[in-house]
Amino acid sequence: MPSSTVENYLKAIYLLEDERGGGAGAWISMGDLAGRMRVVPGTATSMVKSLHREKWLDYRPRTGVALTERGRRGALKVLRKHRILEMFLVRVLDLDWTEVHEEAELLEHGLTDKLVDRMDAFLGYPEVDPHGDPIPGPGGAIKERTTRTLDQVEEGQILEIAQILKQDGPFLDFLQDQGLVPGTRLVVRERQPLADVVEVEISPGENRSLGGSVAARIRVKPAP
Amino acid sequence: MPSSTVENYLKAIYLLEDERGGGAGAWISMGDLAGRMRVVPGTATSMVKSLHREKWLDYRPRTGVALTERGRRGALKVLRKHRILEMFLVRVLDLDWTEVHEEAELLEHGLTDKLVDRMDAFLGYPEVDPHGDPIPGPGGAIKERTTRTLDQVEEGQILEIAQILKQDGPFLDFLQDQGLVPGTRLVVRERQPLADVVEVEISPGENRSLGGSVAARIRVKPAP
DNA sequence: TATCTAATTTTGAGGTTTCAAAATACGCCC
DNA sequence: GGGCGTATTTTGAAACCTCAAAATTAGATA
Repeated sequence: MPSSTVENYLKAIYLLEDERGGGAGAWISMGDLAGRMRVVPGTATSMVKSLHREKWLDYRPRTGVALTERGRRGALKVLRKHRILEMFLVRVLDLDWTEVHEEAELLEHGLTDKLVDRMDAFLGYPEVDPHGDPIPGPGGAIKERTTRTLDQVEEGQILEIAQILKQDGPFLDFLQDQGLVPGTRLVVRERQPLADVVEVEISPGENRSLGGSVAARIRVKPAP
Repeated sequence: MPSSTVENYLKAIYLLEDERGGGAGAWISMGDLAGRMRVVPGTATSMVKSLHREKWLDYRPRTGVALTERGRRGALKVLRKHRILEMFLVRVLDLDWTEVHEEAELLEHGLTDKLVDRMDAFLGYPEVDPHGDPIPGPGGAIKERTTRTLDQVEEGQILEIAQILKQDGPFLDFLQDQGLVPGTRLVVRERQPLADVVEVEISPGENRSLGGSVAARIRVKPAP
């Protein structure tokens, strides 16, 4: 049984790999891992060595790490717990979608497999959590993404926000305040690559300007 | 913020004091504490010293420990989380009352105050958990017991099971199997102090014989 | 090629929680 | 009061996770 620290490292590495586009050759650097885990680099190195010993990941000194199949399964198990918890907190206890990430972070390590499965059934087997993140199945199966980030779509199409790729509370509060939440319909009105700005219309006459770094954290799909 | 280990020690000491009748002069011995925490005695001693340093408890070498007011508050906070979780798991996720203790044990340390309060409201502010244990209020207030243990009531009265003073899975399964669960009506038919046996009738003609140690773990109140 | 820089690894250390086993103290019995 | 048995405490060690700071390495620069 991995400790919660181990679970958190696996999760962090999985998500970093995922953000990198997931290609198999994507080694995660110690610096990035340490940054994500909020520890000093030396801590990441020594922790990674121990994770390597237990075969959670491959480790190439001075290059980085990549999860093994075992590590991937471990990460997906935690992610499943995390995302089902988020869904549960929003749907059952009526928490705001902007605040559930932190609560789920605390609870996920104490949740047994049996209990997640119950919650999953109770919720009717949702496919995504309140941020639009896909929920892995009991065996770790996870849906491939078909969405694109808001900085990569052409102008004119009618789109719907599918996923927010960031769990930062204040950032999510800001988005909610701007009316940019999962499910929101929008049209890209103007892209200004040189200014690194995208302008979207969320209702007739209501426009929002977003910088590239923000647009890259919003995934959209064609509106149904 | 106390670690989960600290929380578990506080809880164990509180419950041991409670079982002792709660008199202020009831010092808990290292042996009993170590037994309850399933650690060797030396571990209890060194842990207790550190809890003493942080003012969770009073410690008299070779005598034992007693919670300070601060320690008591800490213990009641955990107990509140534990018992509300149990209630929630039974009522919302339909787990069996005999199996929720272990799950709550794992989840309680990650539950924030905010979330317990939400769950409490969602449940309609229950006074007792599925085992009949009283649920401390947000400020730590806890109802005094008015019930008696089954080995101490006179024959003849119509009673109702109010509380089971043990969280052991197999034991609870046994009780459930015997039809002895919180809420069950019964009448004490015969007490045989010398044989250390109590005989109760749970429905016309349906009797159960219980040894003193088991009867002492079942609290009853007059049936309404 | 020599040097500089930035990232990484190593080293030494500390906090928390645990164990095994040796040392010590307490209360009881004679 | 001396000795005995049991409970408790002490000691030394280990696992896990972390930091600070020094040493090393790879790669870029000159």
